[in-house]
Amino acid sequence: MSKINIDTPQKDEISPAGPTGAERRQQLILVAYQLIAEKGFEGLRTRAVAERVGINHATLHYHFPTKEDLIQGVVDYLIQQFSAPHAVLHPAQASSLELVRAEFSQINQLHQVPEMIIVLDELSLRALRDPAIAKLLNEMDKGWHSYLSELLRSGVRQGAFRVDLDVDLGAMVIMTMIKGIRADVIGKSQPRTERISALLLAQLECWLID
Amino acid sequence: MSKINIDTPQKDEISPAGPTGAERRQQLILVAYQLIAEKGFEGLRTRAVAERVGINHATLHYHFPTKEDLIQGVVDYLIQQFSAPHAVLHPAQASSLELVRAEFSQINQLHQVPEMIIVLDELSLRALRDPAIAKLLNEMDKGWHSYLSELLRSGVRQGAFRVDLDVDLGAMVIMTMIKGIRADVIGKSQPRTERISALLLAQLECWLID
Amino acid sequence: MSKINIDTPQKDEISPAGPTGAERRQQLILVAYQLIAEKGFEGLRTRAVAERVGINHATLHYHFPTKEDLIQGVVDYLIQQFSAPHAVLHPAQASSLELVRAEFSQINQLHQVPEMIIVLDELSLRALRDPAIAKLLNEMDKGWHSYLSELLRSGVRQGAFRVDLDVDLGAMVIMTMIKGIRADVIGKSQPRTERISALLLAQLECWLID
Amino acid sequence: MSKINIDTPQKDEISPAGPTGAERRQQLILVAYQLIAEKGFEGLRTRAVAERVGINHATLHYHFPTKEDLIQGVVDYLIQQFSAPHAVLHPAQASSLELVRAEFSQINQLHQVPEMIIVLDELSLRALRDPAIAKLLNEMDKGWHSYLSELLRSGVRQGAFRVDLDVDLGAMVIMTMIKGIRADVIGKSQPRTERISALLLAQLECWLID
DNA sequence: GATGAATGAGCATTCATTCAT
DNA sequence: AATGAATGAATGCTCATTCAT
Repeated sequence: MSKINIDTPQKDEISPAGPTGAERRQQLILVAYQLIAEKGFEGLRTRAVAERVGINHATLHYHFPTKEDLIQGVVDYLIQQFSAPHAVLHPAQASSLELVRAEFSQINQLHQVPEMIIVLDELSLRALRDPAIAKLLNEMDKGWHSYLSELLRSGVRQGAFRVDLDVDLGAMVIMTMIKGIRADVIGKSQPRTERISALLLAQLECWLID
Repeated sequence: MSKINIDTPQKDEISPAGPTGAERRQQLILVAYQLIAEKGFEGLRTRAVAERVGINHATLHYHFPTKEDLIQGVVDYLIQQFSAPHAVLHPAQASSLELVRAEFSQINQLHQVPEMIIVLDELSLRALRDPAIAKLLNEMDKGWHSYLSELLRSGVRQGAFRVDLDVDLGAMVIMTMIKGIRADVIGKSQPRTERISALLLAQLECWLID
Repeated sequence: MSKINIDTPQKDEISPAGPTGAERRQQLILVAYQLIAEKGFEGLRTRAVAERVGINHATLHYHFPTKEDLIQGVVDYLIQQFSAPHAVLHPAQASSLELVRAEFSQINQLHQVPEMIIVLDELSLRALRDPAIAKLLNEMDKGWHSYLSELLRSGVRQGAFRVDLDVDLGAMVIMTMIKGIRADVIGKSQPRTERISALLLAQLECWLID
Repeated sequence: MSKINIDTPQKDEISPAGPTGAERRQQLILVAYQLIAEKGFEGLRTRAVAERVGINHATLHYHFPTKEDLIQGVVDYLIQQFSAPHAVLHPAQASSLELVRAEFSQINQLHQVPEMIIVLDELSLRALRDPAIAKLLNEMDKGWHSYLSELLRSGVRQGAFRVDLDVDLGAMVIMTMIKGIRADVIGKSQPRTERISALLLAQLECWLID
């Protein structure tokens, strides 16, 4: 008890009454995120979000003036989630080939937490009608492509891949493969996914190397 | 009483006299299909469907008692659309390899009419919450898988593919590849799609043959 | 087959295709009557009437231009039903006291066919808002009152009842008693109704005689 | 901070500031009650209730999620109204005979406010199709019967009524009489009702005493 | 920050009625 | 007489948003 807690709940000790504004916002975003995964954008209700968080639905509009604002928060959160993995393994700490393989193995994690794919799919459809979301998803894809092509380029420099490798095309193919696998993750068994994933990776490596 | 031809088609040319019941139903399904592609299930309004067809929205409920019934009509239509291509080229009329390549080339057609992919994506998300749709999509996938594995098996018999080919895995990989390509068709240039498509096909053929 | 049928279906032989207009009208009235008893005026649907009769709902409007017309037919039918019993026993054929007792015993028949009471109750409530129905029900009550007061008057003449009997009041009291019993017929046991009925009749006779 | 009285009642007199939630609920129930009396359940519209109260019809659904909930409120209110009179005169404060007579005299009050009977009649018809309402009305009748039979029993003990009185049958007969009178209250003159009522009461008393 | 009450625009659905055939 | 198709006016209900407290 005497030990001072340096965690984020520090503020909670000053005002134990409730979470701070930023925390409440994050709480609402997380619940909205889950609800979108459960019911889709079609079934997302601001009232349901507020209720699950335990506040009045009018209060939600204090934190997020409009439903769109809340959705924007979810989008930001999702993009951050998708960008995170690439920050874990730095090119310096692993070989290019290992990093390519890591791309494919990430999908196995999605088997446990499929919400991410579901919400991303929902978002992809939204992007067709909402240019703002289209732009964000495009940037996300561009970032991913940059990362991958840089990875391949570095692999070429290291001699891991063949010298005449088209890194741009390679990055695109990797992305296409993973998107294809993602499209078949939900509702299917993990071994099945891994078999397909392994075969695609094998074909890719074959093409990367010679 | 005299031998005058009073067939209905004759009338149709002179005075349209309104479509038949089945025609109106098809009309409504097509408009609903387009509207889903435009606005998503989220934005599908029976009033909008009726308006675009040019009838009172109450009349729509004469043909389709509930919105779900209309959606079911759209689902049936879509499934029929997706099943049609495989009926065109029969295994007897083309080599196994050509048929595999045909699978990939079909995607280029989707560039012109992307509605099919959009509605299919919408449906895939719906399937997460609607078991009836999930079942239909699953059956569609199963049919596709059967067709492909049979194709590969026949190719093995013909000596086009290597003898120890895992036709089940092969079919799954083809499907995953195409799903991946599909996921990137909308909003992207056709040449880009073709480059990726060609590369994946090349890798696949490499694996199929030796 | 050679024997000519002189029954009402005579017409049916000429046009065996279906019932005559009057028959169809009567058919529709009977079904509407049953449906009102089942679902109330609130739940009466012209479509349901037509469907149960086995014709298209548009055809119903050929026989009864509006729903109100159909209801009017039901009202007429009900009034006729309620007026019928009094025509069976003629004053000449039975003593006044027997005829009074007959009034009470009619209720037992309603236990078997409670539709009549239900529809009458529905109609009574309708009468509050529909002057036309109010007028008809009023006339029905007036006819009943006339019949009863004439009955009592005749009983006084015959020496069956006391000379200073207020026949007008007597008729009203009989009607009130029977309406009270009617109000408790539905859903209750017949013996229970008979006990109450017998007691009220006994009290009435006591008052009629001395 | 100074000792200024800022109680809400003060404000209510100056600026009504809108009714409390419970008040608004009661307001809606009363208006619905009146509207049912005017137009019947058949003609009850949530929009009309809201409009007469002076609120948006969506607000009505804030207080009563469904129309059924509102109707339930009306039913509760009506039952409470019908149960109230018996709580006024306690057996200890009046003789048994006076209490029996009080039952009959209550009807005269209904002449001024016939809504109660109308809504009760509407409810009785609803009870035929709605078991929940049937149950409530049955309980109401049972309570009434209990009260009356206890009343008669007490009268027998006091020597006011004859010793061999069937209190159960007596209670049923009183109820039947009053239901009969009720059935004829609406649209008829009060003197007329009183004449019938007095005669029935006289016959009843005659039976109760010897 | 939070809440109860209110609002307007909209939604799928119902239903009596009409009309050309 | 009968029917399929169509229509307009409702009807109960939903939901994001607003606002005074």
